[in-house]
Amino acid sequence: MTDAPSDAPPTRDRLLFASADLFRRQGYAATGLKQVTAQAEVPFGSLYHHFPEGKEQLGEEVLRRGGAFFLALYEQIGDAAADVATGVSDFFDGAAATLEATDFADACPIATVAGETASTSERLRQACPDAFERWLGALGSRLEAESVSAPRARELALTTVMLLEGAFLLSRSLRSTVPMGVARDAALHALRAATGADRETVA
Amino acid sequence: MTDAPSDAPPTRDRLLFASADLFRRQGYAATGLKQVTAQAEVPFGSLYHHFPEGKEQLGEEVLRRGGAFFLALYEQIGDAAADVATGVSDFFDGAAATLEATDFADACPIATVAGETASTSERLRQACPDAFERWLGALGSRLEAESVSAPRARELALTTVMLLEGAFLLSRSLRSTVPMGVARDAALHALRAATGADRETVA
DNA sequence: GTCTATAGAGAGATAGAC
DNA sequence: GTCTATCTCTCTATAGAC
Repeated sequence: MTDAPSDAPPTRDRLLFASADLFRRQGYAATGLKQVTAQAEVPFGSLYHHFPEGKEQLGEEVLRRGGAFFLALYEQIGDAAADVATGVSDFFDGAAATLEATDFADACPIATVAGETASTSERLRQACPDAFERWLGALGSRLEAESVSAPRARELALTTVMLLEGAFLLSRSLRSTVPMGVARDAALHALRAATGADRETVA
Repeated sequence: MTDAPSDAPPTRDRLLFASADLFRRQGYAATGLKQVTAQAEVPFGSLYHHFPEGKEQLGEEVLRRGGAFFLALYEQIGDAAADVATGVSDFFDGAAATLEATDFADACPIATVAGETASTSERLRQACPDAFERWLGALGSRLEAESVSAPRARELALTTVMLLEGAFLLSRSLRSTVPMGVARDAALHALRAATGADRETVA
C-alpha cells in the first residue's frame, strides 16, 4: 500500500529502467551502481532497499524484464501481421530502425549481459535461457499454427533468433543496418519455404 | 634482440594469451589486469612495459589477434574441405566440439568484447569490424570462386557469420550444442542452394 | 628491462540519522 | 522507507629500486 496512490514512475521501476538501459549498452560489469542511481535520479541507498541482494538481483530482474519486453513486442507485431514470416520481417525492420535511431546503442536487451555472464554468474546466466525459451516458444507456436511440424518449428525459431542476435552484434559493430537487413531476408526465406508461401520452389 | 635466443613463450605473448582467454570468457570490463598478470604468471609491472597504453591497448591487440586466429582456423579448414559449404559445416562442428570441451566457455574470441565495447570505446569497437570484414572477405572470396556473384557472396558470408555468432550466444546461454548444430544446418542449406549442390531445388 | 609497492579513483555494500 | 556518509576492497596506473 506504499505506492498505491503514487503518480510518478515508482523508484523501483526507475532503477530497473536505468539499469536496463546501461546494462544493454555498456554491459553488466562496466556499469556501476552509482551510475545507475544517478541516471535513475534515485538516492544511492534506495537501491539496496528495493534490491537487498544487490547488483546480481538487479541484473537478474533486468534480464527477466527485458526478455518479457521483447516477447511482448514480438507478440504485438506478430498479432498485427498477416503471417509468421511477415511478423518476423517487421520485427527485424523495427530492430534496424531502433538501432539507427539510437546510434547503434539499443539492441537486444539481454545479449550483452548474456555474453558477459554465461560463464561467470550462474544466477544471471540462468535468466537468459529462460527468456530465450519464451521467445522460441512464442515463435514456434505461431509456426505450428501454420502447419509446421513441432521439431521443424523449433529449428526455425532457433534459426530466426540466432540470426537476430548475430545481426545485432554485427550491426552494432559495423555501425550499419545492412547486416540486420540481410538477416531479415535470410529468416524470411527460411520461414516462407517452411510455411508454404513459396511452396512452389520446394519439393 | 632481447628475446632472440629465448625459448619459453615470451612475456608479451603470455600476457596476450591470458588476456584473450579471460576477455573471451568474462568480458573486458570484468577482467582485471591483476587477474591477467596472475594467470600469465607475469609480474604486474611488466604489463605496462609491454603495453604502455594500458588496458585498452591490450584489449585492441587481443581482438586483432583473436580475429586473425579465427581467420587462419577457417582458412585451414576451408582448404581441407571439398567445397565452401563443407568447410563451413566443419567449422561449425569444430566450434560445437570446443564449446562442449570447455564447458561452454570458449566461443568467439571477439564477440563478448565486441558487445561490451560497441558503444563505449571507439578504439576497441573499431577492431571488431576489422576482424569481421576479414572473415567476410575470406568466405566471400571462396564463394565467388564457386561462381556466386559478388553481392550474393557478401550476403551469404554475412548470413553465415551472423548464424555463427548467434549460435555462440545461444549455445553458451542454453549450455547446449543444439543451437550450433541448427545454425550449421541453416548455413549449409543457404550455401548449398547458392553454390549449386542442390541446384535442382532452386529455380 | 624486471619487478615491488603504492597512489588515487571508484567499485559494491552498509550503518544509521531522519 | 528515504537518504547520506562511509567502509572496505579492487581497479588502473605509476614511481622508482634493482
